[in-house]
Amino acid sequence: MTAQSFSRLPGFRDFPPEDLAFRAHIFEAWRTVARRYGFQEYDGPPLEALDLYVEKSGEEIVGQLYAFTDKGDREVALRPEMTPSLARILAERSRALPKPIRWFSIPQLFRYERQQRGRLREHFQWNVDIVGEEGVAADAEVLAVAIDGLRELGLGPEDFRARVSDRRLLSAILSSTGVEPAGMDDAFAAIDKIEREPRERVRARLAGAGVGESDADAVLTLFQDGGAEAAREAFGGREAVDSELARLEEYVAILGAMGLGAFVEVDLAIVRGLAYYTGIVFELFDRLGSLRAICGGGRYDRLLERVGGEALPAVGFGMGDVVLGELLRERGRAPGHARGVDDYLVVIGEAQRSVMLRVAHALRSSGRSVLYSLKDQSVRKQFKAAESEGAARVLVLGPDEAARGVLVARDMGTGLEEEIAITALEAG
RNA sequence: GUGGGCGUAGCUCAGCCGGUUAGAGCGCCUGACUGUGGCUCAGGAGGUCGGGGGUUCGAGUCCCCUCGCUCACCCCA
Repeated sequence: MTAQSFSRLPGFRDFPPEDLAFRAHIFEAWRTVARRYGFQEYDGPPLEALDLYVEKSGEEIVGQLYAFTDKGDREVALRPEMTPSLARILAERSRALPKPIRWFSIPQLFRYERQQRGRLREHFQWNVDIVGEEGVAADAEVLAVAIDGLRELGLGPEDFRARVSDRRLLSAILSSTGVEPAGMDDAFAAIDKIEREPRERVRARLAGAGVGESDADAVLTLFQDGGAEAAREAFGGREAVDSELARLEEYVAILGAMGLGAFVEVDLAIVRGLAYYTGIVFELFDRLGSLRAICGGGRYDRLLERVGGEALPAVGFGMGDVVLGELLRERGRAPGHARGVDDYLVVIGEAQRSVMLRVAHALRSSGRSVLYSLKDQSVRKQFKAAESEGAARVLVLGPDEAARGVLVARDMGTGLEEEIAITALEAG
């Protein structure tokens, strides 16, 4: 049991160099795209007051918090998502910031739940938010960032798609069928389950939420394969529905104008589990549908004021590294781990070591990565080490070379050798 | 939280009906080989067979418990 007690905690990952390189590759794409869209990076503490999440994130998240009481008797939780922290941070300083605020972050998030494919107890999530702009152009901008993040990693419309909807449109449709505001959450929950539960069961749930008998079938059909046109056919002309529909269509049109139309489809069954969403919501899925959602987001116009800040509209998304990593590996988009140094210095005879160290340090000072054997080894051994370290070039310093003030430089790719003056190397 | 499958070397795995000292390939280390890497050859290290208990003359193998991994459910960052 001794050895076991030092193993990794379930649901947590180690990142040996190859895995860290893969993670860094993903982060780099995320940062590149976020900056391309003019977003600034921020971060916050991994531990927050428990209250920040209770009743603001939704039941599911609160039930799976990594929460405990700290030594100062504070109820705290490891952050399960970034948006509440963002809201808290902005509550303190948003008034002084020019709007709209474009911020992004790559926090490590935690949830206490049983792990399975694509779900661990810890993951890194790219969060991108626009705060202070209520227009649909901001919603489109945010989804464009998410799509471009995946494109930057080599994925195209054949690999993934964005399913978009709008809670305001859902509300308009549902209230036109008799659902009262009090029953709206139940109705959303029923629609959220439409792909996973039998039709009759969903129908019963909808009826329980207040959907009138005459509309039940139309609602079910619409949400099972419903796009914008189907919604207009079934519920167009009803007050409020038309204007909500027009906004969603404008949203899709903006993305089309950006050239991203191939990625986007309206799917009214997308609801999102989090309690704070108020408008357009979206999720990104792999085309084969074998993986979980890669990314989810939407508009949350009430959250900032609910944590005591300025009443600012906001829209954003979160994209986790776990499912995305699986998709990239599945599609052969994971880069090979290229290790290697620029130079490996070989000495023939320890008498040459001090000169070699001087050269090595000069090369390192000039920015090159340099390795050499830390102990006396045969030339063969040193070459083998150079090989396994992935050195691009080997510099050989033996008694002959030292006497003449030169080094033999061997290109490890071509095997070609030439002499270089030590003074030339030291000059950089 | 519920149910199924799987745990043998760092990795991938073999191990017959329960039978002597648990194996292979790859990787790692050493040597052949202190003036040149990839190849070859020889040798070596590395295992409480996930852990505990039980049955048995005898358990990697059978039984029970437990831990871990994994898939599905619940749910979904």
